[in-house]
Amino acid sequence: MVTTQLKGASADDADLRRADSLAREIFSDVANKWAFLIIEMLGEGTLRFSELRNEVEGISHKMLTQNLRMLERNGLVERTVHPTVPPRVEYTLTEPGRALRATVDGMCVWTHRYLGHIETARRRFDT
Amino acid sequence: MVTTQLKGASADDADLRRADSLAREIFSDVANKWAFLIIEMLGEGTLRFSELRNEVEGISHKMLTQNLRMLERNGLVERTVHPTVPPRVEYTLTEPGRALRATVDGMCVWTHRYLGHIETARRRFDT
DNA sequence: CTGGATCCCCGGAGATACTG
DNA sequence: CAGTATCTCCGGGGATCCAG
Repeated sequence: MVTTQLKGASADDADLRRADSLAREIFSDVANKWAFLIIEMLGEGTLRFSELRNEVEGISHKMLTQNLRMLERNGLVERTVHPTVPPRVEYTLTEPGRALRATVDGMCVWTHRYLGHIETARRRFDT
Repeated sequence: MVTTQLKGASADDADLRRADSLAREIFSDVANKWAFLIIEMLGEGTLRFSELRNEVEGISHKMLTQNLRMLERNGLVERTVHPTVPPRVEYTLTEPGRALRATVDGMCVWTHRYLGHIETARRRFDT
């Protein structure tokens, strides 16, 4: 990632570049509002697709599946299918997912803390 | 925001809904990869437009100005213009901005910590 | 150097319909 | 219910040019 400056040890800096680009890729995937909201909603629990659809305000069917796939692919959520009929699919955060949730929580707290600041900053700016 | 459930005290829940929608709006603005990268690069210091352009790998002229405006509007960065010629414009994080940087940092740490997990998760998924 | 404005195009994202 | 596929459309975002 951006903070990977290790000039001296050029053991194999092709590897470093690879890790860097992978990191940026992950960043692009995950630093997105829907992913954050999904992670936040999942929290410690387990939710079904339709529950997520309801809880994550304003997300479309497509965006939800898309982001869930992405999160699953990156190993942040686990998807368990109950072979019943009608099917029941549940999503849970994995350990990496829960770890990330800590920082997402941080952002939620931050948002609430600075709502006022931001609102006034906006008013000042919009003139 | 999503976590604002205060059922009992309905002093004025129109206000609550307003705060909620504002929070979601802020979330949509800020939870975006470019904003995060800019905040990360600014860190404790001060950077000029062109420096940011170089440091934030792959960002276009347009995206940079756009995000800087957005961050300025929300009061996360301060923009100081030195009336020299050629002009010199510097960007710094405000206090809210620095506060948010903590969580962005958290995400960077997280990324490095789980690079391995994620890489293997991807390989398993892509089959 | 900073940053608006304009043009243009590709792909993100919604709506709909269909399978298991 | 969960998920994929197809079509469509609008706007995000790049490239370029101009101004202060």
